[in-house]
Amino acid sequence: MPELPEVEVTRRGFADRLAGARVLGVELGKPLRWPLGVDPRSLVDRAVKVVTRRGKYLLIHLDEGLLLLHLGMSGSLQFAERLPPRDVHDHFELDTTRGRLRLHDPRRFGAVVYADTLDAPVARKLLGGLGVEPLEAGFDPHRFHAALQQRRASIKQVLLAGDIVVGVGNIYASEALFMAGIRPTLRADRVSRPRALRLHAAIVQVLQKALALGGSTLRDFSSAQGESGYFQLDAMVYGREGQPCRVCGSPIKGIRQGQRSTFYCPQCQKR
DNA sequence: AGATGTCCCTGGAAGC
DNA sequence: TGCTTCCAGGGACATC
Repeated sequence: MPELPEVEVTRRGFADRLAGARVLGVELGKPLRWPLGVDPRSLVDRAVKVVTRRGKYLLIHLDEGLLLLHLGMSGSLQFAERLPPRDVHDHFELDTTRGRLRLHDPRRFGAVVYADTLDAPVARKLLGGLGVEPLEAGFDPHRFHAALQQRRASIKQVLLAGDIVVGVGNIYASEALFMAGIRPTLRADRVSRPRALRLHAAIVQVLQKALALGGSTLRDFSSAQGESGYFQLDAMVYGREGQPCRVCGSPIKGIRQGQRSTFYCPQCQKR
């Protein structure tokens, strides 16, 4: 599934080539998570200025308005001068003077939404509540600790919520907590300062590593048995219930928090 | 207002 | 073998 590092790698893969293009047309497949919010014909002739990222959203800035793209959990983007005919899972296509940008998304958790500006209600709704970018200077360890102090939910769920720091998905949350030696069920406000600083470093490290390896596909673990997605090779705890901890040998535990799977080592993450 | 639960959707795996 | 059921995921939204 596309996590922050994959979204960023995706962005880098087409941003420079798309910038400066002029829209020739828009093609829609089945409905995605939300409607586009504009008559697609009205986008014709607009120019693409730049493609940026905020959390897991890609922002295609036009000379007038912008498109917000989210890949959901099964979405991927292709950009090329020419593409094969659209299949049943290709639900959005932006035809431009520089090539075609196509969203392929079998599960349709993804979205393409138009907003007039970043201040438009729909943009504020989608982006307004997002926390800081973990790989930018604004992710300050002491402010991170202070923010955790305000929350009584479990540290895992607070990370996942994305309103303190974005980009820590279900896999990275378990991995970062393992690296920091923190039990996922611990209340966020009970994470001590030194341990919060360790968690901050772990988040940066796990995301940077994934970004560096981002050319490879991060696969859905349950469908990736036997496949060579890098995370299957590198996961310390995620998806390893019952298997020995790579550090201490204790069996990894699998639990559910807020309808989501969590993995941890009961020995290495005592509290 | 913060925390928790629900739902969206499909394909693959597991269970019968 | 073929059917049904379950599960994965992000995040907006409803509810407590």
